[in-house]
Parts: sequence; C-alpha cells; structure tokens
Amino acid sequence: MTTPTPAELDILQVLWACGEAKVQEVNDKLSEIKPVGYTTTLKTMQIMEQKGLLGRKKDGKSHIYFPQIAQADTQSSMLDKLLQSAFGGSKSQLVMQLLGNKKVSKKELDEIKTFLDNLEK
Amino acid sequence: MTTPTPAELDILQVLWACGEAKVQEVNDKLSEIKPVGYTTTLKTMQIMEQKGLLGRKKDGKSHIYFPQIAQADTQSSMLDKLLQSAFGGSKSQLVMQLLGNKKVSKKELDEIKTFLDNLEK
DNA sequence: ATATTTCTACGAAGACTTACGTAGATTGAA
DNA sequence: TTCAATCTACGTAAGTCTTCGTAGAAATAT
Repeated sequence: MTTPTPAELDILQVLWACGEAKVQEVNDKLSEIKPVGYTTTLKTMQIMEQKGLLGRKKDGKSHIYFPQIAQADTQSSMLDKLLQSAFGGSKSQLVMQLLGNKKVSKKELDEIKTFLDNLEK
Repeated sequence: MTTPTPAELDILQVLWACGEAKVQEVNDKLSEIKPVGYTTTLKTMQIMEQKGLLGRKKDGKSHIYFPQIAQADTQSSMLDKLLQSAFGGSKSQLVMQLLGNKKVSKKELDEIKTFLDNLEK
C-alpha cells in the first residue's frame, strides 16, 4: 500500500475528519497548525489525486476533494512499516516502548486492558 | 532527536546487533537482505558519522564503526513521531491498530499482558 | 619492484518531496 | 463591460536521500 508523505498525511487528517472539502478549506485548517501557502496545498492535493490518495469532483469552478484511502488502512500500513524496520517485527517490544514510561494516562491504560480482555474471546 | 532515514536504519540494525563493525562487514550483512553496493554502504556510513549517528576509530587502513545513538532512544522517537502524525497522539488507538487482527501470537500477547500487569505497581 | 586487492574520499546523478511564482480561466461586483 | 477575486494548471527550484563511478592511498602477493 502507498503510504503518504508527511505533508500528504497532514492533508489526509483534515479530510478524514471532515469527509470532504475544497482546497481553500483544507488550507485554512492546515494554516492553523503550520504556515503553508495556498498553491502549496493545491499542488500537493493535485499530486495526491494523481496518486490515487484523493478523489475529487467538480463544484462550480473549483473542486471538492475527499480521501480515497481509509484512515485505518493507512495507520495500519505505516505502523507495520515501523514495526518491521525499527522493531524487527516484535509487537510486544513496540508496545513496551510505547507504554514503558510514566506518561500513559490511566484512562488509556484501561482502554487497552479492556481491549486485550475482549481480544481473548 | 535525529531520526535515521530508512537506509541508515538498516545499517544501525546491523551495528546494534553486533556492537561494532567495518564497512565490509556491515555491507555483507546488508547484502543478505537487499542488493547494495559497497561504496553505497560506505558513503551512507560516512554521512552517518558526520551526522553523529555513528562513531568510528581507525584500525589499520580501515575504520571500525559503532552506533552513537541507543536503539531504544531511536525506537522511542520514531514511534512518537508516528504516534503524533498518524494517530493524533492516542496510544490506545495505536495499540488497538497493532493488535487488532488475528495475527498476534499468544506468546506476544502474554508478554504484553504481563508487562501491563507489572506496570500497575 | 610491480601488480592486485582493499579501502577511503570525492563528486555527482536521479528520484522524491515540499514549496511557490506565475499565467490563464471563471465568477461576481461596480 | 471592466475590474478584482478566486481557482486551476504548469513549471521549477531547493533540499534530502540513495546510489554508484572513479581516483588515489595503503597493504599484500608474485
């Protein structure tokens, strides 16, 4: 699976959150986080459309863009890539590295435990 | 922290495993996995030394290279980067994505559970 | 001593990503 | 209609990563 570049991932985050949007809207959201020019966002989204990461439909003179890849699929393949390249495929090692500091909230820990318990069955 | 590029990570994996090695030895190990020329490996390692990722000492006419960054630190910062960029910082989401398929061995699952139990205290 | 092998050092090419400037088309307002 | 605003499309430039060719130094073999 094609994994998005960092800039592409930023754009996908916006579109996954809102479903679909025009370039202007995406650029506005991105601008809240990092400085980025309109044409930069446009160009990146055009490239993404060409790569198949985004779809688009005409709306008057402009376009409305939407994700063509699922968030879960993307997360999964990016995580897998890291798992293989940095943890030698060991999921337990990865989890330990992730949770092995004091900064895990009790809430998140509980979510994980519940999840693991349900996984049993 | 500086996170290594994919090619750099491959080299680091070799050096983390064996402690230190000459370019030739690293290249031999890498060649078992992917086709790569000697000068490519050399060049990459020279750049890594310049970046501070590797250290080296003279040994006759050649050099012996060794990691200057810890494996755990590297894993940690790479994982953190992914956590933020693809999972919005949610560790539980990440764990669920990682373990949420049938391909997790019972052994790994047990390791994780034991780990979590010990984390409590 | 000369040829071969083994390294290092240097440079540069190709791919990819990100970032914008600019031109041209379309829309809406004066 | 004409002017300004909005968008698209195109090109390109800078930066990084990966790759390898080539030259030259050092060690080894004949």
